[in-house]
Amino acid sequence: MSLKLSEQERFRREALDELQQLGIDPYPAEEYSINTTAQEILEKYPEDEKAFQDVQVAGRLMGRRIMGSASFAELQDSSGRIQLYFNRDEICPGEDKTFYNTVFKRLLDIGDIIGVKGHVFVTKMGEVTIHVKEYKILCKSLRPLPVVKEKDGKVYDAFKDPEQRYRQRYLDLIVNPEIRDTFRQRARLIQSMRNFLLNKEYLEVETPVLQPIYGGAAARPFKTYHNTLDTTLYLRIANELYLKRLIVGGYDGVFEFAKDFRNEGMSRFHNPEFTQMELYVAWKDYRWMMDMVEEMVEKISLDMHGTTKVKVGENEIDFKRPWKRFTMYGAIEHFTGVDVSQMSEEEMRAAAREMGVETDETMGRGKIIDEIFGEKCEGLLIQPTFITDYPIEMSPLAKKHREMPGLVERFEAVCNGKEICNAFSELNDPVDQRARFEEQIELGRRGDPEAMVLDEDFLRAIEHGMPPTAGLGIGIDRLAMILTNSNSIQDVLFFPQMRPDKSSSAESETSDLGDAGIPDEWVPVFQKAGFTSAASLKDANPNKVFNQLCGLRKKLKLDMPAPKPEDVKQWIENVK
RNA sequence: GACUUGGUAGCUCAGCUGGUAGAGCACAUCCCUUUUAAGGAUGGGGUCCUGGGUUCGAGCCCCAGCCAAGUCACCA
Repeated sequence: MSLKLSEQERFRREALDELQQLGIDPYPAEEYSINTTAQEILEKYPEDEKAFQDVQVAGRLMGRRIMGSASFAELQDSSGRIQLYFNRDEICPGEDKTFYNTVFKRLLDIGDIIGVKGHVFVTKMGEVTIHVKEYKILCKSLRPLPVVKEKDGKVYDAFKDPEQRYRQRYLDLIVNPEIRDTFRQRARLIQSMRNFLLNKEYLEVETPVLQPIYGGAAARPFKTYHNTLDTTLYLRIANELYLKRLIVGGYDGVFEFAKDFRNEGMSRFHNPEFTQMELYVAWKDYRWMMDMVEEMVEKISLDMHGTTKVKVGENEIDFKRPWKRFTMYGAIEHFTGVDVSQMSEEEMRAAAREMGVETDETMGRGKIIDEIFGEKCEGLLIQPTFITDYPIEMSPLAKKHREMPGLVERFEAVCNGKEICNAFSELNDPVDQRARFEEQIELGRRGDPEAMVLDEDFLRAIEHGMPPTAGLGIGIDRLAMILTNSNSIQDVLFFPQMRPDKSSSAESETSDLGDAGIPDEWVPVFQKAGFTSAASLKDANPNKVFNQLCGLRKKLKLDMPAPKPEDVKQWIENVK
């Protein structure tokens, strides 16, 4: 038994041993069939008191109130919590009361998983409760759970430290039921979107995550290596170029829910891996795509909430069509009162300075526009809004605007002050596409780490001809944040990326104490005493160490003979 | 990457001007044979994030580091 265990963990392991000595398997192999859930009982029982007279449910024990021969407990299953009533003489009809007195009262703990059989009734306090006739241990838990209590909506001792919640999401899910709900909603979002797209008969596809050339977005990639091919591969930053190859191949509509990876900063809006749904539809343009996005997101909101109105922080966002539309120039004029559409680069730089937007020499006209928009407009757009017609410099994969030179046919939807999607009329002119890639290469040469790389095979594909196509990328995590009223992307990802936790990995490190001749069973005692390595023992006083070891042996009730003083002296000599 | 705040028992948190490490829940033992966060009594439980420094003495002050959260920068 490891000495690193806390007292409560030791008690639980002792209980586990005792259960086994009583002939009870704490981890039975056979299935435990249930015929209802906590939620179903709580919803339906009051109407139909004759129902639920023979229920079987299973879940985790979340609280107990023991009073002698009768006890109440709380069982939590995937649907919710329900109270259990245990009565000694019903659990143990015969003379032997062990299964109640010892097993239930002493050997079970909060966090254990049990199955119960019985009938439903209402207590005199008015709570729907399962009167337990039989119970079975399905899994003994060896670690204490954070105990969260609640009354009248007020939560006591809430488990809310974000670091622990994210690192040990399972605990978060156990004790904070609303978290389980958030992820159900996220699943509903994805399901709704998928159904919407499948109904339109688009093909759901899968394309490579490992790519020899990364492309389709301006971002820095993760780099990896394939042994057999002896080649560098990148984790995709987007799947755009692959999906367009499929449009070249003749499909009318393809989409993918894609995990993408970007080797960039992290924040409450950015995780290194995130999910994006990309969709490409042949014969369409960006105007058509705007209508489609509105329709789709409105539908998702209705499917999730039954309404187009969603509360997000302080705001109520309404996804009802039609959404507001601004050109990028129009948005800047609307929010700043300055019409920049006809300005030269120099005039625009001056205008930016006047608005308090910082620019530097490397920024071209397009970049300055983007900067002004980002600083002065984006954050103010709370209701879903389309921003259209972007400067060409920022969009090497979008088609030139049909009317306005210098712009491309691109839109983003902004909602709650953040971009949620990005779309364009896809560039299918291979000569123009090659020229745009070459501009990117030039940017790369000048040191832009996010400049795109030229993908010769992609160019070859569109040289064969790609139909006019509208393309869309929509950030699933961002959308999930809005639709679940979550303040951080980490709240809509089960396992957000965290820096590895050093303290936990150090625990399993092996020690070189054994090399000094210290028997295996004493190594952990040395560690407990603060001697984690042979070197740390070098200057120790043998008498003091001996006393420490004996003290720990007594304190921890170790079942092994005390070491002899000369042994301890010898071990320390060995180290020197 | 920068700045701010934080890290103390299984969980939530106190901890004064630097002077023997505290509470509630949880846990154990006993009493009570009883329900609604919490019946009573008693008790056990600590690498005060890590490493240095100042000091007679550091959870507290100083320096360095680790981890997180928030804000900013970059980005979706």
